Parts: sequence; structure tokens; C-alpha cells
Amino acid sequence: MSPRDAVRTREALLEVAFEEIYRRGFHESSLADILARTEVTKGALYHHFGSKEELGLAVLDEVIGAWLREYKIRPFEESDDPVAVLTQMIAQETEALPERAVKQGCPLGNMSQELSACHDAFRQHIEALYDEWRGAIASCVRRGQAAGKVREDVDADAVGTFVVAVNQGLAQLMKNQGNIEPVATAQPLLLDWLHSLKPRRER
Amino acid sequence: MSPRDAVRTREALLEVAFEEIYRRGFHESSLADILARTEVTKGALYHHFGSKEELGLAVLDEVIGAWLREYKIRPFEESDDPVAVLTQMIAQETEALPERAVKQGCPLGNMSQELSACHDAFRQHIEALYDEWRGAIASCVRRGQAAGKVREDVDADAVGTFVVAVNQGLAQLMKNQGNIEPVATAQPLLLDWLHSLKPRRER
Amino acid sequence: MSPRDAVRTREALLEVAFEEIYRRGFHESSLADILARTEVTKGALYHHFGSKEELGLAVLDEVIGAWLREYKIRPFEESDDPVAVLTQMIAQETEALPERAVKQGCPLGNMSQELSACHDAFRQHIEALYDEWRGAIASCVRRGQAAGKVREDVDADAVGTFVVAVNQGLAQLMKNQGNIEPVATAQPLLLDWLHSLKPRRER
Amino acid sequence: MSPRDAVRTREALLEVAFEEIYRRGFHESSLADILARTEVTKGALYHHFGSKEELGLAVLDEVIGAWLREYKIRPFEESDDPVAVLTQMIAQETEALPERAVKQGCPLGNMSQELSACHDAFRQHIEALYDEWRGAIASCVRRGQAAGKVREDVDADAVGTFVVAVNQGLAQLMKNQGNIEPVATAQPLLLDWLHSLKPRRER
DNA sequence: ACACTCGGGACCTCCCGTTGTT
DNA sequence: AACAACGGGAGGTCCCGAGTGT
Repeated sequence: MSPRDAVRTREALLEVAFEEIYRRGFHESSLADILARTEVTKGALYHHFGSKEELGLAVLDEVIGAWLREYKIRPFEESDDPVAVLTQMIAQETEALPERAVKQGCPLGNMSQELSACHDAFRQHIEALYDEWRGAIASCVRRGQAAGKVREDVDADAVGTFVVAVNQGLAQLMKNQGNIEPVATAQPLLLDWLHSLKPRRER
Repeated sequence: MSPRDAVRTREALLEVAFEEIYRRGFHESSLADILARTEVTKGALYHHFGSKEELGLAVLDEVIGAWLREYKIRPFEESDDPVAVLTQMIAQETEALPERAVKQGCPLGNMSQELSACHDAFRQHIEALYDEWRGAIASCVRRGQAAGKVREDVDADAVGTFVVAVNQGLAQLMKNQGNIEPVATAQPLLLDWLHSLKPRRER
Repeated sequence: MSPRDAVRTREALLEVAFEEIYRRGFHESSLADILARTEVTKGALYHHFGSKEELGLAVLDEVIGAWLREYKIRPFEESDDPVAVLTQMIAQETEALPERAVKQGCPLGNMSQELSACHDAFRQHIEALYDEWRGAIASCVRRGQAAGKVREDVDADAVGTFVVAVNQGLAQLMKNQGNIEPVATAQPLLLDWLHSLKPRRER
Repeated sequence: MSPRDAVRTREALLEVAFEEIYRRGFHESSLADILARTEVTKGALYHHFGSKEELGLAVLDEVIGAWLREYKIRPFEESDDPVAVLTQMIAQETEALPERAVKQGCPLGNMSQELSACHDAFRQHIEALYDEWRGAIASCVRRGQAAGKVREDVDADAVGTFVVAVNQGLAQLMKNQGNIEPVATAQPLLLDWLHSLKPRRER
């Protein structure tokens, strides 16, 4: 076959594998199902990925990583006002969060919970993504401080960690309930806290 | 056999099943391993629990529920000062968190992530525990407000939800890294936020 | 408990066991289901019947045997006109056969098919019932011949065997289709054949 | 492996599965035994047949269907004299019926009794075979009538149903007793009945 | 006469990975 | 680059029967 098809095969595999892993978890996903949905044969899969683990790692790095950077990291990289970015993110989430995200939670969080304790390769790749995420927020906070939009006495790294933790924790509660209530309930408190990060003169 | 043995058998099963589920997740836990570790036979297990699911549900309700009430809920029920309770909890955690909790995260959070999206019976039992937890914190906040130890304008339910979310989110990050750093990093911010819940005159 | 209860327990077991065996076959019936439906415990069952086999044999002898004698044998014993008896039987069947008999076939035939080849104890008990049945018809034919209601040149034993075979064969076709069509289709032919058994002068 | 081996594997599986199902019934047949006898592994079986049910259905359609067409249907299709065909069949059976057929009955009848009431997929496939069989006899009767070898007033469909029912019923009695006696006993009656189907002038 | 507990095996399902071929 | 065929094991379910104590 032409290289085109090879690429397409690989991408189809990644996409469907992501869907399955997102929906059922890595261990509960079966290669047979992924193969059936992609209409790819086992030989082809094992040509592109040496094992189920390799496939999972590729999903993590390429699919979940890309999604994380696009929606959770880039907004911070492009701004020097973390409070504004977060305020808007929260507003968006409470208004129009896709059904899937509500019911199935955060793809990264899911994989982290399932695999961090028992599979070191996954653990490391996930940690790298978490570091990237936390780092992007911290950097944004530092730029915010330089621009006078964030209080000087705030610990940028602490904010990065805290924001990611709250995000992951709320996603977990939301996924458990299957609705957005926990986010809605906590929202005013979150906005208050965000407000408290601003310098006095702006308050 | 005497009924005493039956009780002991059941408890041994629950305890070992909890260990396995906590370590490997529900789906990855094998009844054969649990049986081998407890030195109980399949027949005996099948007598006490009709299925793996029933066993898992019993672990959730009886083992994890008991642990949650003991360590995460009771402190709030016995106090009218949520800020003090949380401050002490945080201090304890940063000082002496058991290795297992660091590496394997929160038992409730783990089950929630693995099963909320795909198994409604588990989802409901887990939701009940989360509700109990959030409710206990909210009640404590209300008592704190009545006692003048918490600002009147604070939304008690929001605090309950927020505290649980932060706890679960930090546990997730901690489990991923395998060390306590995320909690340590976020700690000053958390203490600040807690401080901000107190009435003006106390600050 | 009083002997009353013991008898009642035994009968409840027999009745429910018959239902299960009739519906699912002997091998596919589970003691657990029978126990659940009768609300009897395993200890009680093993007190009355030493094994699953003994229970099945008792169902065969007492429940199925009684049913066979009542509906398939007694009518022949009380008559000296086999043609009339059969004519009425056929009429009854085509008019008002219970749903269960149509869908599940003949209890005796079912057990015979399932167990004759692989379980000699059952085989012998079933053979005894078949012999009783065939014999009753043959005797009736002989009485009919003595009374001048059946042709003298007819082989009574052949008629007994033939009638039972047709009955069992049609029950099998009926059970397969789930409706009465095969009986209805074959009925005219059967009546013709019955008619041919009568002496010339009666025809 | 070469595709030839695949075909051979599949056929070995079908043949041995037929033997086991014929001897023990479908539910009592164990895949493990079939695998052991064919020297095929579980993986290979799972490749060819998705489940035990699929294997059973294939046995029914391919093995039993082929046997039925060869020995029970084709003779009627190739003739316009149903009385002659049946007369010869009966003669053959009473003379030289294989031991296996005597002890184990009719493969189709066995499956029908076991599965018609509880498994609709099997029921339908079996019904199709019965229809084919009954239809072939009825067609033969019609050709016989056209050729003047069968009385015009005979209902061809009734004959088809009746013949199949008698065949199945006698097979059942024979299987139960483990000997040919019921067929031998009923034989004269059967031949008489067959004779009565012929037109007057031929009698 | 009955109840509770347990024993251990056998069942089908299904899974991930490899092999030889095209 | 892809494919069909196969290997071999482990998974949960559930069964029948036994043992022990009323």
C-alpha cells in the first residue's frame, strides 16, 4: 500500500484507541474491539505498534497530549493574565461542557489514576504532561506579576499546582455524578479565590 | 463449620480484596489472587458474595466507607471549626503521610475514576460517599458560622465541594509523581485560602 | 418441624424440580434455582434426596408418571374402543392444547431424548413408562377386538407402538415450531388411519 | 499457516463437535473435550467460531444438514414413487441400522428436543431443516400422484408431516430402548398404511 | 429435619501476541 | 504493509456435594 494508507491506518488506530481507552480505561480496552472498529487487522496493528502498551503510550503522547496543549495549556501561554484566562475557562465550562467530558471526565486524569501506580512508563509520560501543564500556568502567573496583574506575593508554582489539582478534582466529582453540579457549586468560591490573586489596587 | 469461621472468612475476603483493588484497580484484580492470599476457596467466596461485583461493592461500602468516615468525615462532625480541622489535616499530611497513600492515592478516588463512567451500581455507591463527605464539611462550616468562627458570607456547600475536589485532585497528582511534592507546593496557598474564610476580626 | 412440613417440603421440591426440568432439561436445571424457587435450603434437599439424580428420578416416577397415567394411559384402560379414545384425544389436542405443551413438548419425551443415551437409570425408568403406555393401548385394542370394535387382523402391539411413536414425533415437531401446525396438518391422515382399523361392516 | 490447514482445522472441529454433540447433547458437550480430541487449541477454535453456539449452529447446518439431505431427503427428490422409497427405507432400517443410530437416535431429533424450547437461533435452523424434509416428501407425493402411483385424494403435505413424525417418534423409542424392537413391532402397520396410499387398481 | 459454610473443579469466554505468507 | 491462523493461558461464573451444627 502507499505510505498515505499507512499513515491513515496509524491515525485511525490512534483515534479509535483513544476513544476506547477514554471510555473504558486502558486495561479494559481490547485490541480486538479497536481492530474491529478501525477495520484494521492484527498484523497491521503490530506493524505500527509493537504492543498494546506502545499503542497506549502513543495515544497518551499524541492524542491526549495534543488535546491538553490545545485546550488547557495554550491559553496560558498566550496570555499574561492568568486570572482572566481562568475566569473565562470556568465560565465556558459551566456553560457548555460537552456531554462526554461531564460523563467521562478528563482523559489525562483517567489514565493517570489507572496507570500511575502500576506502570512506570505511563507514569513518567503522564508526569511530563502534568509538569508541562503546571509549568505553563506558573509561567503565566509570573508574566502576570511582571505585568502588574497578579499580586507579587503569590507563589506562581503553587498556583499552577493548585489550579491543576482543582481542575482534576472537580472533573472527578463531575464524572462521578454525571452532571455539572459540583463545578457549579464550587464556582463562586473559585472566582472569589481568583479575585484574591489580583493586586490590591485592582480589587 | 462454626459461624465464627464464616465471619472471619468474610472479613479476610474483604480485607484482601480491598488491598488488591486498591493496588491494582477493580478490573485488574483477580479473584484467583484474592483467593490465594486469603486461602479461601472459590466455593466459600461464592457463598459470601454472589459475584465479583458484589464483593467490590462490599469493599466499597464496608472497607472504604469505614475508612472515609473514620479519617475524612468524623473530624468534621466532631468540630465547629472547619478551618482548624483542615489546617491540622494538611499539617498531618505533609508531615506523615503513609507511603501507600502517596503512591496509590485515595481508595475512593481510585474506584471513582475507574468505575463511575462504566458501572452505575458502583457510581451510585461512590456518589453516596462523596455526598456524605461533602455534606459533613458543609455542616461543619455552618456550625462554624453559627459559632462565629467562619465568615457569614461563605457558601457552606461550596466549601464542602471545593475541599473534596482539592483533596482528590492533589491525591491524583501525588499518586502520579509518587511523592508528596504537589501537596507541599500547594500547601501555602491552601493555608492562605483557609485563613481567608475566617471572619475579619479574627484575621 | 412437623412431618407435615417435611411432606410439604418434599412435594414443593418435586413440583418445582419438575418445572425446571421440563423447561430447561435435567442437566441444565440447577439445584440452586430449584432451591431458590422453593425457598428450601440445600441441607433440606439433601435430606430428602441424596443427589440431583435421585431428585430427577423421583420427578420422573412420581410427577411425570402420574401425569402420564392420568392423561395418556387411563383413558385407554377405561375403554374398549381405542379408535374412539384416540379420535377424542386428537380432537381435544387440536382444539385446546395448553401453550406449554405446544412450546415445551412432552415431558416424558424430553427426558427420554436427553437421558436415554447417557444415563442408564433414567433410561430404564423411562422405558418402564413407555412400556406401560404402549401396553395400555395394546390391551385396549385387544378389548376392542373382543368387542368387535377393531379389526381382528390388526396387531395390537403394533398399534400401541405406532400410536406412541406418532404422538412423540408430532410433539417433537410441534415443540420445534412452537405451534400446533404439524398436528393440524397430519390430523386428517391420522383420522383416516384410525378409521381403517375398524371392522369392514362398521366402515 | 497455509489456508489448507485452516480448512482442515475447521473441518476437524466440525466433525468432532458433531460427534460430541450427537453423543452427549449440545449443553453437555465441552469445548475442552472437543479441543482435546481434535488437537486444536482454544485460540484456533475461537478464530473459526466465535462461540460455542456458533460452532453448534455450524454443526447443525453443515454436518447434520448434509447428512439429512443425503440420506433422508435426496431419495425422495430423485423419485416419483414415495411408497417405494419409504418401503425400501424401512426395509433397510430393520435390516441394517448402524448401532449408533439405534442407541443415540436421530441427530436432528436430538438437537431439536434439546434446543427448540430454549434457544431460538437453533430452533429456527432446525425448523428450516424439518421444512426441507417434510417438503421433499410432499413434493415426491405430488409427483407420485401425477404419475398415477399415489391416490389422488391423499394430502401430500399431511403425508410429509406424518412420515417425519413417525420417523422421529420411532427413533425416540428406539433410542430409549437401545434396540430396534419398536421399529420392528410397528413395521407391518407402517407397510399396510403405505400400501393404502396406492391407487385402487395397483392394490 | 434442616441450616450454614465450604470445597474444588469445570465451564465458556476472551485476550494479547506470534507465526508464516503474500 | 498487511493478513489469516494459531498459541496458550487466565478470567469470572457457578455447580454439585460434603461437612458441621443445631
